[in-house]
Amino acid sequence: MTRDRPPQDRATLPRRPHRVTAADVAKAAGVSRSAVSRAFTPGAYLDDDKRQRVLETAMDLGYRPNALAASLQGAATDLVGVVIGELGNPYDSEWVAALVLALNASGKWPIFLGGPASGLEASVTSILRYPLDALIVRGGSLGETLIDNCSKLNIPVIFSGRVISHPAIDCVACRNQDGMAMAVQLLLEGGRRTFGYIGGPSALSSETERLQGVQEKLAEADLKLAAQVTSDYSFSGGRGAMQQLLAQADLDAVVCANDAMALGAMSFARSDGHLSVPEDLAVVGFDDIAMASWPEFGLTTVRNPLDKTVAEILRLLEDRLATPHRPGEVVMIEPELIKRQSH
Amino acid sequence: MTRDRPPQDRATLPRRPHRVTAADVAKAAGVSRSAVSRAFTPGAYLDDDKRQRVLETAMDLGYRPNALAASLQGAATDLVGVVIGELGNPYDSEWVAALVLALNASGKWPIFLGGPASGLEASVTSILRYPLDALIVRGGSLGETLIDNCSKLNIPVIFSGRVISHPAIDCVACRNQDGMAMAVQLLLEGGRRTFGYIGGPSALSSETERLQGVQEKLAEADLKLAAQVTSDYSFSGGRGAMQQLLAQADLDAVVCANDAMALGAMSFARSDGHLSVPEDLAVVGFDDIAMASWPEFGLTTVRNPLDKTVAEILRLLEDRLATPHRPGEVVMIEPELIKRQSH
DNA sequence: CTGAAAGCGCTTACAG
DNA sequence: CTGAAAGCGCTTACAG
Repeated sequence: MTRDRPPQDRATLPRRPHRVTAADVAKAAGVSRSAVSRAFTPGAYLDDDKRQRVLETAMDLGYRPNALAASLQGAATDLVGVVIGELGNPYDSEWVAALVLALNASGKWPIFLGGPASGLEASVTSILRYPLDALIVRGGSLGETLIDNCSKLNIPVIFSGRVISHPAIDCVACRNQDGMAMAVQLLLEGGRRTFGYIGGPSALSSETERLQGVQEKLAEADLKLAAQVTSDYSFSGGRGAMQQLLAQADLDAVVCANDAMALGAMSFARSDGHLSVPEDLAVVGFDDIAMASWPEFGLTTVRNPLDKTVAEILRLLEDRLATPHRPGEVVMIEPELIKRQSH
Repeated sequence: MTRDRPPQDRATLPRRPHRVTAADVAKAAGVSRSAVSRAFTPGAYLDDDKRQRVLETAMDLGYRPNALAASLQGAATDLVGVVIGELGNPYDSEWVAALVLALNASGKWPIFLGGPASGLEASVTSILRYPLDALIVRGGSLGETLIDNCSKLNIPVIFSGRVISHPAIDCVACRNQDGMAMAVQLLLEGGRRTFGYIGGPSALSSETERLQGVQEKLAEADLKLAAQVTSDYSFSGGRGAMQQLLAQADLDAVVCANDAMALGAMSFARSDGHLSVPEDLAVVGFDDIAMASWPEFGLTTVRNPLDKTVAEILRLLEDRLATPHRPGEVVMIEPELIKRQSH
């Protein structure tokens, strides 16, 4: 058994270096190519001794079946595209970490696409050259075109964080409006009356829903927002937004569309605004990221349950793969009020 | 031009739904398969009108060349495996976000593998069935076996955060020891004399180097660590570690192996330990994550430059792909002392 | 400029 | 149980 083959020294180097092939193993083990293939196919008929021999030779040579060649035969690729946005805030990162783990655990290999919407469009176009088992899309603004392209290629799409009204698309999203209603309710019960709001990019449906949740709950109490600012879901964005808010009105509560901005808002209110939270000002967020529970902040917030979301994404994926033509399913995740010290 | 083909209603459903193929386009456009292929190959000879016609038909049908089939011809797959660890701390997340963007920007598609070392081993085995252009490995404990497997498959490996002494492996890592020396120097200049240390998992080479940097610099001043605790690189781990440290000695400085633990340590020292930072106790970290600069913390730390690291990973990747047989390159990144308020 | 044919690495009926 | 052959979707010499 020769481990080292002579280096390929043709005039033109091959574009990709040679990879050990079933034929190589067959020759080395003195069997047919078919036998090699069967050795790696669990149910296949093959003499036990022969299988052993093939497997050992393969091990020596470092051979493993080329998954891409195999997929040409019709097997699933186990490749799943995952479109994330800019990854600008901690909740995004937590989502990514949880999803990678869950996907890996069920033998799926996620290909990540990130960046601002402009570049994403091009990235998605490129990635669709691969026969993906599915495409998972996180929130964001990618829409119609993507669905259209994927349906032509028979690549199922699963949306997370956004409800799509399409008969054949699966999605999972948080009941944003209910979540915000709970938060505002808590503040009202605490006697707060003058509300400010820090929102995220207004193009996002989650933003629209969260704002609406706030406004409707306030309307029930015959109140409306005393001041309102749009920001970018980041900590520093939250700080800047709070500065603007404080210049506009004398508030006793600020509701933020996510935790990162809420932390920034709280930070600015305390350090630059010389306000104490919650005595002078209540601050609440949305998501329940790890930092919300840090003692420095003790942020009261609305949990956007990550584990449930990821678990549902995986269930939808498996169901979709098992039954490609099933109707699209919409899964709504129930948010949960987390009371800490900031309200 | 017929857009809708009759649904495939065989008794047995195909394992993967049909994907539009070059042959489909050829038939619809009335040209040969070769012509379709050429239409998508930039330099290829093809009548302009014909190319137009093919491209339009392809657009209508939603066709794009199957990248996997193409790769059988020897083209690069543009698929890059990325082995991350547990993604437990913010620096990991920042690294992932930056790498995704950089890779996407240069037309590479990262497949992420995460989780604890045990599961990772199996994941890597699976992912090697794909003809990856390269494998990028973040820190961690995956070692010899991986390098061996990859070299047999001719898949180049690039390590980040760890120096590998192997003639054909590229790696990029921070000068951890120098970084820690700078931090300790600063504390010594500030008059600190009684040092505690909070380390990460001791199996990691970066941990060994950072600890050594601290010890050697202290030795230069005829000092040694008054107390030392090992933790897990997390915020809560840092809190717990600080609790232990305070029980062991009366410190005036705590050096932490990363920022997340430093923030936790600072948090515990202030809230539970009733110490003020930096008056009673100096705290420094390593990495310079986003939260280190938040006003609540103002953490003095050693920047582990992310942009440079990622840029070097990409350069190494491109050089390796262009010159597969070049000798392995080791790139050392210079850390940078970031002075804030905690020292 | 163009089509028919070979071949990439694999799996899977097919015929022993 | 097993090997030779066909075929997955593509690209690229080859021969017009």
